[in-house]
Amino acid sequence: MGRPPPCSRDENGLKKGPWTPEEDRILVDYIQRHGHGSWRALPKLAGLNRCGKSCRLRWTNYLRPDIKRGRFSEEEEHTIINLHASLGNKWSAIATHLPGRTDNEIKNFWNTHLRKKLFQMGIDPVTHRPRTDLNILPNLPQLLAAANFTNLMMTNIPLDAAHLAKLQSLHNIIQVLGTTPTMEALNFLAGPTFRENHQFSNLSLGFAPQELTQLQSNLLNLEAPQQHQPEVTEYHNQPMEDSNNHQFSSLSPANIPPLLTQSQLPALVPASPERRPQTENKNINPINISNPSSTSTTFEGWGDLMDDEESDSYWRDIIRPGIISDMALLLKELWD
DNA sequence: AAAGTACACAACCGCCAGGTG
DNA sequence: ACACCTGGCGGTTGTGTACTT
Repeated sequence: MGRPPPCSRDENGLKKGPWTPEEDRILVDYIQRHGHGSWRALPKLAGLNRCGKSCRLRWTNYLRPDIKRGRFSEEEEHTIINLHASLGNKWSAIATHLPGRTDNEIKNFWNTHLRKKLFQMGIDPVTHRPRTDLNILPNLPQLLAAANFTNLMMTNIPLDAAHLAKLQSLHNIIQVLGTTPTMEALNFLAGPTFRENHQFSNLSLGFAPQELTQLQSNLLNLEAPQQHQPEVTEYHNQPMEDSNNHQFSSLSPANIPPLLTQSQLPALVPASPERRPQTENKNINPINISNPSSTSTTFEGWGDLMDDEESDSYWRDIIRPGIISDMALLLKELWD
């Protein structure tokens, strides 16, 4: 039997919950005069009806004089994202790079802001790589309609980084379809079995035949070798919260940021000396696109996944617009 | 104006590693 | 070798506030 944790060991009236200004004053007074010494002994010596652990947390996370309060700056934000990419949830390690910020504060900021932000940008907040999962699919019709590849390639449409990340994710999916014997997969996805099993509606993506032709040629252009293959961080490290702050104000074919192939995808965050090794690139793509025989398994797997998912409604929400089937139909036409 | 909901953040919990007797 | 203490860490919960219906 393990020993009960210090704070619950003696429940004889020790106060929990929010600290009062008076308690704060007592704690700060005591530590300024005597130092904290043994945290366990401190509350009794200082005259606080708290456990030592509670006092330590209050001091380190809130009362310490060197704590910087207020909003995180853009620079701090980028630092956290970069460090998280290399260190993971090592909040205390991350905090050492941000003077005046506590691990708790950084952790909260990550959980409430940054994780959500990355997610919405089509970046997996755990792996820091473009999401190739299906969660981006609900936005694809809008994305396709709004971006309308034809226009995207032929005109100057300002795109922000979030759109670019989504486009890259879409491109990743397209590539999975395009680099394998696609017809089997597409037939499966577009076929009546898949549709009926998942109650898909027919939803036109609204491409005219000539647009499809143009789209096909534009997609093929995307496959062409790029002169410049920047680190993806060149986009992600830019300020993103301001949708008017377009990183690529003029997207001519010459300056369209390259959409990387699955096998070429670099780490989202450039490797610093202490960062994760290149070998982790094997994790980039959960789908083994180098193995043609994996195709049908992959797409049948999607169906399985949807059936197996704990939250049925979760997948239904994602699939409701019939996006996969419509994408498959679209891509069938493109690759026919 | 009241009720419900979402969000941000402070605080707590449980576990672990290192130190000590 | 063992039991215990202590501080630290990451995950989770609770609470206050802002916003929406």
